[in-house]
Amino acid sequence: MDITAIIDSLNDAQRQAVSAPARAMLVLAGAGSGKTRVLVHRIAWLIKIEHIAPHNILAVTFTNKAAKEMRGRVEDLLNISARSMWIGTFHGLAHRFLRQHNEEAKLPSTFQVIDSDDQLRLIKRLMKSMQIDDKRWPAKQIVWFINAQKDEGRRAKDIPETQDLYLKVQLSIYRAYEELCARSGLVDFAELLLKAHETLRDNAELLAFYRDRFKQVHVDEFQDTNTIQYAWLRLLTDGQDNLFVVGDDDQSIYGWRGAKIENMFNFQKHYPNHQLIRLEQNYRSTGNILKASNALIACNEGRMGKELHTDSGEGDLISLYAAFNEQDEAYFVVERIRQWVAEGHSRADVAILYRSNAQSRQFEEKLMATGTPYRVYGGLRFFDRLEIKNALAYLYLMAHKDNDAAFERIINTPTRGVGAKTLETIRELAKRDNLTLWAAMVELIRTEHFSPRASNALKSFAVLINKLIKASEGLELYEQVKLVVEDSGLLAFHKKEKGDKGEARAENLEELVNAARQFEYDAESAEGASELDVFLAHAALESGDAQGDEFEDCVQLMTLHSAKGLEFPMVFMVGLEEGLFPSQQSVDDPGRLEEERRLCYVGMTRAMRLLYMSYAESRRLYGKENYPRPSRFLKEIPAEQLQEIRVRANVTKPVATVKPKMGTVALGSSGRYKLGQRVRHVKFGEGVVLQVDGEGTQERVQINFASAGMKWLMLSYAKLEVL
DNA sequence: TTGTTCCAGCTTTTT
DNA sequence: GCTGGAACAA
Repeated sequence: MDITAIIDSLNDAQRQAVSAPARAMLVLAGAGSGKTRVLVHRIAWLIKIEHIAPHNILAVTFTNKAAKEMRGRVEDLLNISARSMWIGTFHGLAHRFLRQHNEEAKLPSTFQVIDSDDQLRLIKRLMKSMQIDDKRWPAKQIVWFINAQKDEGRRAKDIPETQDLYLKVQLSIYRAYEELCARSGLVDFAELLLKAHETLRDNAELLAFYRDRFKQVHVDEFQDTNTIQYAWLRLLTDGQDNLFVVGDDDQSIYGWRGAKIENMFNFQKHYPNHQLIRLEQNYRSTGNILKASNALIACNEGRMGKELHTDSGEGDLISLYAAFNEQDEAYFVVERIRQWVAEGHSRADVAILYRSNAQSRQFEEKLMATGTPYRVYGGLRFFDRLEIKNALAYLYLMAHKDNDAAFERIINTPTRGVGAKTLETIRELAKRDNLTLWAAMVELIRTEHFSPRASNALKSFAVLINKLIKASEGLELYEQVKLVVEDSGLLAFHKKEKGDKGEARAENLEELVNAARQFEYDAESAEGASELDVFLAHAALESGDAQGDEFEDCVQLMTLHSAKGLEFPMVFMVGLEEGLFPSQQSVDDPGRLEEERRLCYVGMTRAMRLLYMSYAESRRLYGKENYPRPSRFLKEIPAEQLQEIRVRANVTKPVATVKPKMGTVALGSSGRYKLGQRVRHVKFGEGVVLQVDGEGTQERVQINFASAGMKWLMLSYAKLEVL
């Protein structure tokens, strides 16, 4: 292969990054500027031009999807197998590393990865046994605390003792949780990273080996790394200047879960020989969309600085729609989509983006009513589903009878007459004699501790598990799964649940058998773990893409967060209202407000050709009617890039006649009454301005009065007092 | 063991 | 105002 295939298709900045002699590199890659492309081509360059062996290359991403895509694209470009290359998520790679070096990491070879759901259950149980009131210390907050500590690289012993009762209790649970996990060989997500870091740090030989092995380390979405992830990267590359990172400070939207945007600044300090390259040419959006996005993000302070530009034309203006209420907003959006589809476009090219999941319902209802296929992203993933977790728990327990979490999950699922009392007795004995729950149960059966009824229930459970173990010997993985699903009674149990729910669950169980059949066991990278174990770890680490009709032409609904990295010809950003977006919890904190602004920037830059933004003048939220002001972000977009769309609203039945108007955000001509303005009327009392219409003496306002309800008033007659 | 009722909580999400 | 979980009664 010659050099041209690798760099010909690139622009100057991209080419510079790909072929740079420098090993420490910070690529500031704007939205739609070909970020993944640079990474893929850089790796290809190293392999083909600099003759670095694939297995000397490490590339880290955040999601399995991104990892898969990168591997695929490298393979396509070079027409080689990239199997020996370490490409994966931080968690996936840490897991692989710990499997391989479980002794150095002081982990049992059978250690198991638990997901956040298991973690929460575990902590709830632990707190109960410690007799800590979960009203005062909600388990969720404890989990949050522990994970936040781990993300910062702190063990319980690293946190100084305090007098603060609140911290004290949290700390004591953290300590107990660490012990429990160590004893039962459980590793949560944050632990994977922390443990991998510690093992590498405290093991000179291991560290030297990997530092030598990875000639070049690449990181995607660098702005999303947290403290421990960056620390791990530094261990591998410090002093060697071989860290190549790609990121965009303007798209950092995960600060709330520990991502440190500062890592981008720290990188510049820690790798003084680095080269900085900006990718500012955008290949996605039209000029107007970019101008608007640039102006919006410019309102943030402390940016690394970057301005996107494009060669494609100006394109359409951004359309702004002021909806009467959330119903009207949904109606407008769905009507627009129908027009779009009627013009022969595809539904899959349209995305509706919202700030919070709860907003999806309005749109779903309207889409459903018009028979428009749609797909909602987010929500429960395949391996997170209750019935799937139940089935997996059977498999866990069969393979590892000491797995207490699995035991608890299925001891009475399907119900077999083991009540809370019985379980409590088992727990007590287990705790007293330091036994696993399984062993405690066996002991209690043996000593005939229980009433015949409870005893029989337990016996039938023990027999079932043992029978399943026997029967699954020598079977293929998918046959084992099939056996468990059917013979555990789970399938029958879920099938008889009423409604569609039961049916869906039964289907999912069958799908699990399918997933097992399609699962590819790679004995080489399994580091000695059995196929079942690898499958179970896979289920924890890779929650499975949201299921759905991938092949049907569907409108896409998702949160702004999950839209990152995607692009659509037509985008609707909805609910641009103060208190919703930016969210109420963010408005008082400048840092968090900036993150909201970045989120808005992410949303806008998803749009290729058409961008619609909308807000509702009235919105029902938590059962109360709200009259929010339009989002401040709308005011930060230059008026020249906006066109307002007003549907002549007849409250009962909006008719879609469009009257574009340049550069205004729904203000009356006098400018005296803003939407959401509180006013007082002599007769009707207090109310809120919802709409302003007409000009001069004809100017009238629609007001929602607290006591008198909705009224249209002529301004020249009504005596209104601005509050 | 199951069904009912009451009550808090209510951004964003990956692994 | 809706939902999920926990507490309680049958």
